[in-house]
Amino acid sequence: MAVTIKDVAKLANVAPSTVSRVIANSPRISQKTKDKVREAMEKLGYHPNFNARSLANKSTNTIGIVMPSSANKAFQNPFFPEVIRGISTKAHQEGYGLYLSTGQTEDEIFQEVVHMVQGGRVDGIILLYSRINDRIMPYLKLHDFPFVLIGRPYGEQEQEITYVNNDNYKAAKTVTEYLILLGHQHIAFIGGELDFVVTIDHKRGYEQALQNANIPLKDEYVVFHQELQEGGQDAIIELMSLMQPPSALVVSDDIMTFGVMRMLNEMGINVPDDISIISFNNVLVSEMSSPPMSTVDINIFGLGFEATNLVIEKIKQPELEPKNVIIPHKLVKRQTCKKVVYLNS
Amino acid sequence: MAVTIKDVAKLANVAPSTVSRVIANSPRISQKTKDKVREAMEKLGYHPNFNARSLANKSTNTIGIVMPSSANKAFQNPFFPEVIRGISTKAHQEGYGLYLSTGQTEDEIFQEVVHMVQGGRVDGIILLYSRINDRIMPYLKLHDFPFVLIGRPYGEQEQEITYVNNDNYKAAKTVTEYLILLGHQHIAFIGGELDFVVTIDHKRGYEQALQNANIPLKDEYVVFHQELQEGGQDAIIELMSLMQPPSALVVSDDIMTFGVMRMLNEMGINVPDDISIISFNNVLVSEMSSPPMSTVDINIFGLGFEATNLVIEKIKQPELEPKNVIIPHKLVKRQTCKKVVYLNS
DNA sequence: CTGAAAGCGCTTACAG
DNA sequence: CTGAAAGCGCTTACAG
Repeated sequence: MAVTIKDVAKLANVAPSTVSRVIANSPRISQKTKDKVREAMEKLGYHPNFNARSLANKSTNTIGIVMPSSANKAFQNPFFPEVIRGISTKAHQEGYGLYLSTGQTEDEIFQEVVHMVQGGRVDGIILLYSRINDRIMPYLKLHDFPFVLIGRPYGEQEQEITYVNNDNYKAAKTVTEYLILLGHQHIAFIGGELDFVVTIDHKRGYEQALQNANIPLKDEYVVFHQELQEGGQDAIIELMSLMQPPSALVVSDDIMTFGVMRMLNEMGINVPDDISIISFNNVLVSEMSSPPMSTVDINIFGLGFEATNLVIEKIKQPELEPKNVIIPHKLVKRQTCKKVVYLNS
Repeated sequence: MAVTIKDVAKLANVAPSTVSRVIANSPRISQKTKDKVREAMEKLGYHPNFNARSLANKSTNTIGIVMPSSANKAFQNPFFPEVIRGISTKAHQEGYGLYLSTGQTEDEIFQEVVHMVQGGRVDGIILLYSRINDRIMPYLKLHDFPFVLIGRPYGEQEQEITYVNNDNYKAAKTVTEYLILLGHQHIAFIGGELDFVVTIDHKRGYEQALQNANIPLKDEYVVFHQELQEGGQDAIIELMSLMQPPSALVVSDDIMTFGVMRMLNEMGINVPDDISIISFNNVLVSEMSSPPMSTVDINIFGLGFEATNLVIEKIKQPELEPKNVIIPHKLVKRQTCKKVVYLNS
């Protein structure tokens, strides 16, 4: 029913193999034949069958995107659409299609990855997150399958894996130092889920800055919650209930910060007069908080774009050594940070 | 290199066709043989090749998602991740995969659709938007390809197309009536881009409500901008510059409303004391505006979920008559609407 | 209940 | 520069 290479061949009076070569624009075919074949293709409205090509070629020209759980609330974090926007842009430039994971649980997602890899459904994979004790990365390594991680791999394997990341440690250290320079002594850290590597890196940076400034670390100033508004709300309730509530916050994620600020507002605590906040990601809506939040722009689009660049490279040249790319971040100062004034100073 | 059906057949001492039948769990195969074959599959770590299956089956078990332009700024509207979350959930339940369009321009997207359809890359398509004079829908109809539209088809063809939509006309009418009941006489409408059908429906509902209340329509009270913060900002500047600025706004999209509110804030105009606002969509961050915005919840997740349900139905039973599903909306009252008090009343 | 064979629509050495 | 043939890894009438 659908028109195939054979139909074209018949009409153009050549062999099917010749049509195939014309499609591939082989230099070994004469211009005259090419013209003739192309005309026939045009006339019949021929379009190559993707599955047949993939089967013969053993390649699909598509990239699999693995999300923590697209059906989960976490997908609502604007980080994901933005990183996909970056991936999409580069993929489209290079003629690659995008296949999306849909699993909800860790196990379902793992099974999907197996399907993608062993079923030959995609040529390469981009992992949109990095968590500790993840089964997927070891699996992909074992099968020598081209993949790129967005984030930092956890553990000793760091050099063996191609990844794109920000210097989250340094970013967290810098913003904490910034708060210290503003005079803050009681700085708390609100992290995302603790099994995300980015959370760990933020925490380390935060702690290092305090240590360097000889500010004692306090366990109760370090809390972890889900990267959602609810998480932020829970976190700030916890912190403001302390005997000595913090005067400044480092928050791992902008959406959490929304939750934090909302709750603070309900409590009648003013930002930045009573408490300073600095956050991470600079998602599109960040500047819409009131007051607009200061946050670290991690160039989410760039993370996706560069990751795609790297998988495609890896797909085309599997022997390539692993590469690590660090996307620069920058502090976007808005209106949630203020110099602290101690009344008794 | 990869283990195939033949390897399994050899190990299990059966014919490849038998292995194939075991995979399909055909009732015509004895339990004993099934066990034997499954054991062999297990032992070899067999995994069916997706492309070979698709080629033989002429079906891919994947759904194509067509976005206005994933690489465009518009994708940053939280509507899209949320609708994809709905699609993803249902697709996963039914064992379908997701393939994403990546084109930027209308032309590129059209070409991608042709690839998906003629290349046999997907079994069905979900269109995430409905605009007038769209080439894609006629193309899909022409090829009798299973697809579902999220939104309302424009023009006479309404009955011939399967779609999922809200009653946007009614919703807009209701919220306008609500503002009228609050005493507002100067109500403006900020719509999205005018070639989106939803914009047209909103506008009609808005106008109808005014007419019913004998409030004269004013052209200068109806403006259209892109569904982004910038659009909202431009719109409100336009409206507040009028001789008689509005005392209430109906805004097509929450993200625009963020832009509107931000600009209003800069102008020192208070919401809701000086101006009331009611918006559409209720995306996740909507309640994070200050004050939290009143908006119409259109159940974005449900739109995606139901659309997926319908495409899969259509894929399985192509002869099915077109269906239209209306997802109920509901007004979420928060704090951007207030009864107007005319000083000279 | 199972097997041999043809076919899905391409690609690509191999010959010429 | 072009063709005939085998092959990619499945599925599915057709026989038995």
